[in-house]
Amino acid sequence: MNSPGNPSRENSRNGKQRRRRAAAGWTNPRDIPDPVARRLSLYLRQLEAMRSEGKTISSKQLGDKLNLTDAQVRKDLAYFGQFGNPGIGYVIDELVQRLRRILGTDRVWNVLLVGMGNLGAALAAYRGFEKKGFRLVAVFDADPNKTGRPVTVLDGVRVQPLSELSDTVNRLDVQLAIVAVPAEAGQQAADALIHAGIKGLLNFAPISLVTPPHVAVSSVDMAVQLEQLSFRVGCMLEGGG
Amino acid sequence: MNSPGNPSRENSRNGKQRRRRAAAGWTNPRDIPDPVARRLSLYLRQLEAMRSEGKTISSKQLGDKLNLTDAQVRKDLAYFGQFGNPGIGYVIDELVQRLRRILGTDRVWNVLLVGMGNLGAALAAYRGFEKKGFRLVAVFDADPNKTGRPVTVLDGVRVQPLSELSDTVNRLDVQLAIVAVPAEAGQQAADALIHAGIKGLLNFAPISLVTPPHVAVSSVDMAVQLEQLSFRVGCMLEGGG
DNA sequence: TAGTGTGAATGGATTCACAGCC
DNA sequence: GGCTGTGAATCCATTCACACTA
Repeated sequence: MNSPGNPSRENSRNGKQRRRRAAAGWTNPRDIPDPVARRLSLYLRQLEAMRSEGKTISSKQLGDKLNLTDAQVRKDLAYFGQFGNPGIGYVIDELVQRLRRILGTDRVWNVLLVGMGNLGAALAAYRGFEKKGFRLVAVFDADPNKTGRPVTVLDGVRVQPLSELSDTVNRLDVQLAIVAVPAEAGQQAADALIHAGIKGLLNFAPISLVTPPHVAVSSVDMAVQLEQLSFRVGCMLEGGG
Repeated sequence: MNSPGNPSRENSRNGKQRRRRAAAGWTNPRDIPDPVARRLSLYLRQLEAMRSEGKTISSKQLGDKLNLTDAQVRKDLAYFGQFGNPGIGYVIDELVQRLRRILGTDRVWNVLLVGMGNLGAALAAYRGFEKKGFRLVAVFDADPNKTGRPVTVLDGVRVQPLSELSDTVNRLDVQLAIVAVPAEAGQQAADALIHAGIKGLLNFAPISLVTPPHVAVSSVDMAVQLEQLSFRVGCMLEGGG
């Protein structure tokens, strides 16, 4: 998140109201800082992997696993009210449930995929989404040679042409879309998706999408990720680490 | 970058020295803030896509494309000396060259891949890496059923067993590795890679890797990315945007 | 005029430190 | 003793504003 082309540029000058609302039992997640939201996902992932290892966990234990301070963990969680036990820590199962609720993975999201190339096919076959409550319900491609065929890894799903986008989004109540098309086709695909009513985009095309503020965008550019590595490794080599 | 399990935790109290060194023509990239490094990649990507559109570009023009302020763009670039022209802007070709130099993509990096499942296969077939100077030179998998076979999309590369890791890393001078194995195998794979001398890991396994400080790690968890979307979209729906 | 480079000011995020609780 | 929740303090990143330059 917080890659360019993302919407979180609303100037909310309401920091003061936050605590009051939290005390009332719920906080409007709109004013949760981005870094906090990202860490929530990491907490959840870590906790889910640790469920067998005990019933409770302290902020220190959790933080150590993720290279974060205990204070950071507590502050993050405190955005959503107080549900830790002094002297004991947090009850893992309870915390998992709460985080799911907060992050929205306590419900099922219908997701569609645009672009059935190598990456698209791999993503369609990836089972990791389902565990988190994301159900891939439709697949699209601009290439007429690819449309019509059934998607072998997905029961009852066939590759559709983009002309059927709006219809399908409405019929299946799809909220999220994965964009796995080449750079040149990325913006156009995004425009079509947004026009069809999609509320969130996971973008794998190596471009900065331009989107209206009511659409959430999260971008993954694998070449950029490798580039960041090459930068950091380069540092160490010549900086003489 | 800056996902847990990453090394940038060195407490450098040397902010003062930065400018002096920059004036001398070069800055030790070790003390470049992470957000800056990430944006450098975005600048480069944007500029490469715009080379045809003109000879120079201003910080404002570039910033607008990426939803950043002009001041931000200038500050970021100023970390590496001054190469803009007052009244004119930056010469695109020159800036591209400089950014490549800085990010380390003006040279070729040899990369290996561990895990030849769906995602691994898609990554092996992805041509986007080569353009940036990353050459996939070896592929590994723990499953004996997969080893030995040639990788069809890569000339002269066959899937090797992990026992050959160290040998290959040394022989081919590999610096970076992509980890595309299941969560359970992630840490073990990372350990083996680091032991073999790999300097940077691009991790797709949905876990937080534990790594020594001299190894750079960049993580991509697609389920987490979707989760962030579901969080942001959830906000808008119930926050009544 | 149009733009860079950069100190100073602002705004956010992280960490500290401690009161309060089990 | 161990741990949470949180104001205060610190640290870092971003933006402002302007001297300076082509």
